[in-house]
Amino acid sequence: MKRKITLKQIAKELDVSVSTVSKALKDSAEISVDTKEKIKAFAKLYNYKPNNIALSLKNRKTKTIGIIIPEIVHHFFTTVIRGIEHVANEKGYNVIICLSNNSFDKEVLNLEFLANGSTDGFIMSVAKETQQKEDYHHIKEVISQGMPVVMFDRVIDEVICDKVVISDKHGAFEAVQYLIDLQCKKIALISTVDYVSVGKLRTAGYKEALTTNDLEVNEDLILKIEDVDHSQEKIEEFLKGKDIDAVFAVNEQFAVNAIKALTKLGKKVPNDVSVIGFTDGVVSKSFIPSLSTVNQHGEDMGAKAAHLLIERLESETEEQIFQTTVLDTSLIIRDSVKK
Amino acid sequence: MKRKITLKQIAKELDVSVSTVSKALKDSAEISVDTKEKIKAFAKLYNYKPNNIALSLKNRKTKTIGIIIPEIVHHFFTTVIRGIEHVANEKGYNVIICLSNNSFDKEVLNLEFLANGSTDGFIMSVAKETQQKEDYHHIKEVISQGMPVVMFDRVIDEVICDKVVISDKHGAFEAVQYLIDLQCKKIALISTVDYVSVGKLRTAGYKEALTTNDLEVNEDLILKIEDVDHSQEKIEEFLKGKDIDAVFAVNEQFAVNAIKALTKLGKKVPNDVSVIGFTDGVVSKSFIPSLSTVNQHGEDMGAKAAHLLIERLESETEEQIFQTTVLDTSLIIRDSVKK
DNA sequence: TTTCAACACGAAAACGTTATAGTCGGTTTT
DNA sequence: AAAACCGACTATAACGTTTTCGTGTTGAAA
Repeated sequence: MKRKITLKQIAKELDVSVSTVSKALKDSAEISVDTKEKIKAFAKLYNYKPNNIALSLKNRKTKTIGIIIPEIVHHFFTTVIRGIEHVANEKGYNVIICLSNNSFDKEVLNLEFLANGSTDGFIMSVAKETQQKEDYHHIKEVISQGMPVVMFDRVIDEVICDKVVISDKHGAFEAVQYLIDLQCKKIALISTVDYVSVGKLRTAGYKEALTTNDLEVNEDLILKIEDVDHSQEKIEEFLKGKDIDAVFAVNEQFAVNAIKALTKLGKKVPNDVSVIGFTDGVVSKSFIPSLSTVNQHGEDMGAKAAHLLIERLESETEEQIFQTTVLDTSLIIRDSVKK
Repeated sequence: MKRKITLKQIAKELDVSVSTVSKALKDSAEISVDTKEKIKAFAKLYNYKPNNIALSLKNRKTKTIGIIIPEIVHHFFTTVIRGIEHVANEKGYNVIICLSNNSFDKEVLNLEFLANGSTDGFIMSVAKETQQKEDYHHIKEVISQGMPVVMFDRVIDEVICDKVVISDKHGAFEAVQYLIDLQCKKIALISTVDYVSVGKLRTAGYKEALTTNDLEVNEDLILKIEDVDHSQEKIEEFLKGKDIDAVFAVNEQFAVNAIKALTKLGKKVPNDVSVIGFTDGVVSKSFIPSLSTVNQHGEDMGAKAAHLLIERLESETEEQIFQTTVLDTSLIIRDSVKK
């Protein structure tokens, strides 16, 4: 088995110096045409490709960007990855993905790994556990060491870096406003616990929509779910006997579960109760009735994040001004709301 | 902004040599306790962490494994990634993911990138376009250069390496057999075009189940879909007026679309027609009726692939015997088949 | 006093590149 | 014919590590 060939081996084989080979392959004018051709032919024959690691070390840049996300089996995150990947590749960057599995410790490890030379910068959405602990020293640390970081979706205010978020609050507002415009008066909210930043924001949007329309915020109509795995039962229990005409859920799963629970309780969606979810995933389209949702445009988000990061990587100046890009959501109305 | 500190800087600062610093940090017996403590304290203060790139170059191993998949916004692949990631991390490896977007050219680029020093080996599922072209020289090339490769799901017989597949044919067989046991006689198949290896295998399983039970294979009951994006219309058209009592679909999407089409055509699932899909995704569980499927155990698949790869990476001997692991599927019966 | 370990450290090579700065024989310039 | 130049190379340093092989200074044994 032939091992990957190096410049040194080519040089030895052709009895020239390493520098000559390097230059010849870069088509340098310093090398005679004859020699260049000879070297190129030989290199091609042995399928020479420069070693990335060596290049990275030499150039002190890896042309690689890291992604740290809490979970990969998750439609939204994969769309973001796709967006990142797309623009990264376009700009000649590769992508390395690390999963925190929503664990703080793993996030710290990932960060350390990515920051120790493996990448030029990274894009991350913080783990749930991290948001709960409110411990962001690891992120601040790498930033202070000069590693550019872009946060998306679950961002942290106290960490100073570029950020890309959607207008969670406004997206929720619009959804609830839509329900109100349909004459819904008793709108339930199914949200996550407050330390998840996006859950909190969406809850705020819900409340604002109500108060703006002079509707009372009734805490009895608000459910905050901690444990996603048992959401179905929680939601059933919550909806039982509630007199409502609409449900706004902060994610797709909760919305689907709500519809199932409602159906079980003998209520028809959308005739008796309208339902709007958040995040447009695969289920939303397929579900019957198809789900109305607030679309987060994950791919755009990833693309924007990648642009921000690469721009920072390639700008000469050490710009200390950071920006937070807020992307609009859009409301996709399907069959789960009455017309 | 303090840049990442290096051994050299520490050495200079403490007025010792680089070797001393290196040894001290590794707690070498060669260095006096005093010096070691001094150096360690300093290193800790400046949060010294060795540079991965330099280590990779020196050790000629990156402790990184690559993954090349056709698509990331895809439940099955993400479960595989999760499985890979899990065992990789356990064994001290990191994971770098490249997407081919089902494009041959991009797959070639990914392969080149990963093979040029960035990873110690990789795990891949080939792009649709590659299977169509039947051009596998790029994969053979890297293998011949000594890069360990493990293929999963969409594997190529003529490429010699370790492989992990599920028993596609047998999984399909079991599903169809189940339908036959329910007294279904007119079972339609919704598959992909034949060059997609798994589609072909599942089709074979379908046919075998029929013939084993002395049922005739009726090509009129078989639909092969090329363009996934317009599958809904294709399926509707196909099912229109067909006299069938069951549908077996080779993926989740097709199964869901089939149910929708059937409903549209006035047939009840599961009372009039039973439906079984392939691949247990998010939609299967949520859908109403919930979908019976052949579960592919993606996470196990990823875990197995990672084990195979790492084992090869860490074995001294250049074992030339490759293995193909066949994982069992399991049939998950939910509401889309009559009881 | 000489010899020899033991100790504590440093120098240098190596991993694979690229860029800068030589080198050397030959040709042009004046 | 000496000075300058040019073409075609080579040597070397550098990126950040680790590791092997020194090496100079002790203190003790002979």
